[in-house]
Order: sequence, then C-alpha cells, then structure tokens
Amino acid sequence: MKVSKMGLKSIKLTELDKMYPGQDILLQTGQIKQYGSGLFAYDNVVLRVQDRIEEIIKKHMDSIDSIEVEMPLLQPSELWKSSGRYDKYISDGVMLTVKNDKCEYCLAPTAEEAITKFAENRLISYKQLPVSFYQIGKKFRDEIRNRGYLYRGKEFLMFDLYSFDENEDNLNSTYEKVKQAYFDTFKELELDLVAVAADNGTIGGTRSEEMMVISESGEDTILYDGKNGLNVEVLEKDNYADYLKREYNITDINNLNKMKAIELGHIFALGTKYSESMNIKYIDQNNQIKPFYMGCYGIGVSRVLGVLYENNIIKTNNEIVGFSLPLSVAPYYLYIISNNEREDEALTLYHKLNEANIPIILDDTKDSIGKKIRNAKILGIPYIAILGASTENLLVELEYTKDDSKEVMTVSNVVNKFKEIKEKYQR
RNA sequence: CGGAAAGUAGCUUAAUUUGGUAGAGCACUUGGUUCGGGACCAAGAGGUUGUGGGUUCAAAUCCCGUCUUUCCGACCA
Repeated sequence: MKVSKMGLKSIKLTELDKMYPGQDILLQTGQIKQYGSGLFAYDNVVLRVQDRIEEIIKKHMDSIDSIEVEMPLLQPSELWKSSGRYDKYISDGVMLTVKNDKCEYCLAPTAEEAITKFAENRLISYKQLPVSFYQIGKKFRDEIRNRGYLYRGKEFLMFDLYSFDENEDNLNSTYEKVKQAYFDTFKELELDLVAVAADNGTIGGTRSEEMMVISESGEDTILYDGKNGLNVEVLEKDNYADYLKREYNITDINNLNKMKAIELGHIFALGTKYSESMNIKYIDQNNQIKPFYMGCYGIGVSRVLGVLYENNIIKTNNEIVGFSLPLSVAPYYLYIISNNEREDEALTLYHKLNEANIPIILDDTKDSIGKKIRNAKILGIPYIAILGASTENLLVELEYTKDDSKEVMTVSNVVNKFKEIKEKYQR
C-alpha cells in the first residue's frame, strides 16, 4: 500500500477529548467519520483492525469446535412477536424497523429469536450434543443515548455464541470452555481480560460474568483483586452477598480494589429458562423429551476496536501523538519512510517485503520526514523504517513505536525480521 | 425520555453582551526556498453564519418554532 494511493488527510491534532482521546484522534484525522449520533464510517486501517479482531475471535472459537453461522439482519416482525419480545423492544424504542405497505422487518438488535429458530427442528437428538453456534454480525440498536464513539453506537459489530447441552454439568463445562476461549482470544489481542461477577437480572439464568478490560476510558466500575471481581452494579441486587458467595465464592468485598473498566463481553449460563419458554427440546437416550441447557455469550467487537485504540496510545514528551497497535491486530506491520535521495532504496525495500507478502505501507509523498513519522503514528503502524541521512546507504533505521526503541539493520535483515513476525502471528 | 449546553469555511474558532462590509489559524491550490521529528516566504481559492418564520432601514447578533450534535441520568456489547 502506498500513501499516495490512500487518499489520506493530514491534520494537526487539536485539543483531544479527555475521556476518549484515542477515538478523538481517529475522528480528527478522518479514520472514522461520523454521520450522526452513533453512526460511523471506517477508513481502511480501522476497518482492517476490525477484520483482524474478527479473525482472531473466529480462530479461538473454531478451536473449541463452535460452528460459525450467520443470521439474517432483516428479521420478520413475526419472529419477534413469536417470542413475545416484540412489544417490549418496540416500546423501549430500542428496535429499529423497516417497512413497506406489505410487511415489516426488524433490524436485528440481537439474535436469540433467530438462533432459536435456527436450532428448532434441527437439534432434535442427544446425539447432536453438545453443540454451539456463533456468528459475527452487525447489530442495530436505537440507543436513547449514544456515547463514547464506537463504544456505544446505533450500529455495531457483535460476536454472539449460543450453546446447547444435555444437562447442567455439561453446560457448566461448556461455559468454562467458552470462558477460556475468551481469555485466549483477548490474550492474542493483547488486552488483559478480567472476568467479574455481573447482575444476571434481565436475561436470567444461574450466573453471568462480564468480561472487562481495565481502561480509563471505561464506563463501568469494578471491584477486583487480580483474581476475583465484581461489577459494582451487583451491589444493588437484593441479597447480593448470598449471590456472590453462592455463584462466585466471593465473601469479602473489602479486599477488592476499585477501578474503571470497559465491558467487552458478557457470558451467561442460562439453564433451561429459554428452552422451556420457547419450547425447543431434544430427545434423550431414554426417548424422553428434555429442554436444552443453554448458554449465550457475546463480545462487542466494535468496543474491542475502540479500546484497542484507547489502550495503545503513545506519547512523545507527554503529548499524545498516536498509537502503536499490537502486531496481532495491526493491518500493516511497517511504515517505510525515506528522504528524496533514498527513494529508490525505499521502493526496493517495499517490493521485497511485498514479494514476501508482508503487509506494509510506503510513504511515497514529498512530505518531510518528521511529518511522515507523525502520520505513521497516527495510523498506529507498529514499526517505522527510516531511510534517511543519518544512516548509510543500504542501512535502515527501524523504530518500534511502542517503546521508541531503534535499531539499524540491512535491508535483508529487515525482510527476515518481518518474515519471522509474520510467521509468529500466523498471518 | 427527564435535565443542561452548543450549531459561523473540511477542522479549531473570532465577531453575538451593545444589530451596521463575517475575520483568523490549521488543512487545501500555485510558485520559490527547505528536507531526521508537525519547515518558511509569497500569492490564491474556500461562507446565502443548521433550518423556517418574526422584529428592524439593517440580523451571525434580538424573539419564536424546528432539526441536529454533545454532556449528566436510566439502558446496554
């Protein structure tokens, strides 16, 4: 990719939003564009970071044998009326609909009804269990108040998984499996995930945990000691002490530290609540009709995207200058810069890396080196290769933007280094 | 939906209090000098001041409506 082909807008950052400086940079530099409250377009780099998040989630969910599927975004009103949730979602104003003179469709705010219909008459025997389905798809919610840029939009990308088991023990085992897959996923995204006890009030079931990432940009407050934790909202629950002890073995909340976090996922062990009410059942080995023990699990992909920017901000002299995205999600590993004299060398490096299928950006504009470095950081590219006056010909200064470390190496060593990185991140 | 603020060039904004030719910085275009951490000089282009109505000789400015956005609250991934 060449900068001259990207249609980039260069801009000096003005004063940044104090709550969400990272996403404010994206907005100021045109990497995201706002069309209305909670409505955003994504430019190339941001979009491809999102693609990477999806790939990583899929990899880990596939590894626990969950099956990827896709539900329709346009869902007939009848589907929502059949579950009895239509009236509530409409009167709450959360659900958006499109209609013509013949019929009305609901724009999927969530997918329980659709997935239930998907499982109905398909999952019929204990021989098919356990099984789980997942999808990553757009969701539409006409939130009364959008906030935090990508954190809560009217249109957002969500991962949602639904599990079906024969009994409570199997459900618990599936629950733990999915929870572990969450930790593996977020480890690869280089985000420290914290599972905290949550109020399972509206959705119900036996237990639920919110998957949080500690972030100053977060809207939630949690109590956490490095191992166990809870969302402070649980403390508003009746008999919260019993609930915490019974489901999470938390007995003393005074030892926990208060911190700000952003909720990226939520997992629920539902039990038979929905299979009973929606009447989806299977036949066990004794020819008995039994309700499924279900679980549902979500990740706000758009929020992950936002927090990846908020939590990977880099500063120079205490001034925010951009991002250094983790290599696991960076759509481009390297941003190549040269002065006029060494343009040809930069082009050679670019071609060699392209031949090795290393995703990179060449800044082939006539801007000053300083401005090019600024642009690399605004885009969040983790490595910058500088071919300028301070290194001899055929040598490249490679800067790692995360810690500002610099090393000088030959062109072929640069190529080898990025081949190794590519190998390591399995791309 | 309750409460609060704000809409002026692509962005940040001045002029609003006290009505009188809408001004600047960044970004953009052209020419020249620069070229390792957001260069400089010169010239240029860019606005029916969110929108509709009212008051007035005259409205960005005053009044009323309306739309939009942001913030606090409730809800959520």
